[in-house]
Amino acid sequence: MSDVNSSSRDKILEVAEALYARRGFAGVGMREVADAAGLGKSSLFHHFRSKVQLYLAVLERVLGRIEERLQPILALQVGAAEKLDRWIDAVIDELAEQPATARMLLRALFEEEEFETGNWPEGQAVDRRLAAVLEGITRMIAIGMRNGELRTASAPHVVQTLIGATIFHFASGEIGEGLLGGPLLSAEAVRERKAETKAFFHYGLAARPAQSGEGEKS
Amino acid sequence: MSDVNSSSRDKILEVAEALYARRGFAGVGMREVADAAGLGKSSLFHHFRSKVQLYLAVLERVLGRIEERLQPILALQVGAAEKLDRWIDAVIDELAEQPATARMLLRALFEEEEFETGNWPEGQAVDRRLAAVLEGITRMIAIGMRNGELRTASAPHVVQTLIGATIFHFASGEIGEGLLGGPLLSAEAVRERKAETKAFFHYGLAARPAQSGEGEKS
DNA sequence: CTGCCGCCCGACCGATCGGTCGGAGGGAAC
DNA sequence: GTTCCCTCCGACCGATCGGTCGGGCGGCAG
Repeated sequence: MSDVNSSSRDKILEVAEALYARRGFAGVGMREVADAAGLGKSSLFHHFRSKVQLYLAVLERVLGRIEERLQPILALQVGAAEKLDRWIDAVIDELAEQPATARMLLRALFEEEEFETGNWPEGQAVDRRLAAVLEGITRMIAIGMRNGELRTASAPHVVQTLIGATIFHFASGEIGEGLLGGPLLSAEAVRERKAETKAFFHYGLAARPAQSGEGEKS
Repeated sequence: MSDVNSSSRDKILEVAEALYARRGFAGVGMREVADAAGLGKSSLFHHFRSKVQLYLAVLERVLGRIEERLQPILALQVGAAEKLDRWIDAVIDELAEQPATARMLLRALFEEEEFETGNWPEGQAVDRRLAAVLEGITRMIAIGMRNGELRTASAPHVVQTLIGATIFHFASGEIGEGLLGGPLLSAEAVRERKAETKAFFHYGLAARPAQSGEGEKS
């Protein structure tokens, strides 16, 4: 524990992130992680007390990177629409630079694992970071709606749509590439996704003069 | 095999769908499925040759229900915007009525399983159904753009956003409920999600007078 | 030098994994 | 009755699972 930069520990987190992203917690064994990290299986348990703890550590690292991207944007002294644009750019940059991030985030957002996050200290940290990010974005959008900069809608619903538009796209892998007819992560594809997403939310949330509601029925 | 309505087979598919939706292919054992279906483990292998085949059968059933909802809508003699609205209603109805569907679909769309779908006949059927649904929606949107009914954008990117807005929302489970501050599947919440989604795509894709293009290339 | 400590490993543990096998039970055909 | 087939099951298989244990190795303090 004397060496904070323990390179083995980082290596484990790195390869585990890639593996868990692809096949999930249950789909990846400790032996597979150890082999990918160039270590014996026993060595993993020297750095992480259990498989659950390793998985949660990976998840926390992913969420930490997202949180670091979000905080400076929320602190900017600009309008909500501008913040939203910058946030879309920032999160897409992160998802494109770290290809495992999107799938890990998606798993964290929808999967029901066989363990309870609340029972582990690392799990509570994960929950806290996730809540912080979601609340930050929701508040940012809600403020933009309240002061008339954005069309009035349900902020949580917009956040759900935003998550889908960003995270799911970069998690969709082969299916997404089949749909687009090309790679997801090329510089051009990333640029295009940013533009499409920003344009869509721009139009979808643009403030409008009061009008009779259009196209709403069950 | 003489009984097409084999109730045991349906029961297995039903409970397996719920279990796989929650914890994925690797996270659910055959014993757990058997117990939930009220059968011995050996009996599962009488109805399905292997675990992979069972999983693919579940997936195909889910995709089949979606495809059945989509086809009559594509055949309607109405505009693309109207078709899009009806499709949003239909798919959200399906996701709300069958709570396991969203998560199974999401898994099919982003997960890399430890088997290759191409090696099993059922896997090829899954791939075919998935491709049919995606192509149907993409074409519907592309046509609406080509004839000026919808704003010009990248149809595949819109489809990705549409998937995120519908499937992810109903797959998000506890996180989504925390964000909304209430249940995801109540009649009121479902109605609200339909309205929000339709409004968002309405505004996001509304045809506009020619203008200096924003976020369109290639 | 000796002793300690962080890091790593091979061998091993009980449990569970997917899957097989031989046979029990029961309804329909004869 | 007998035979056949469909459905189901308990017992069993080798492999792999997460996790433990004791010890080897190398650097650093005394």
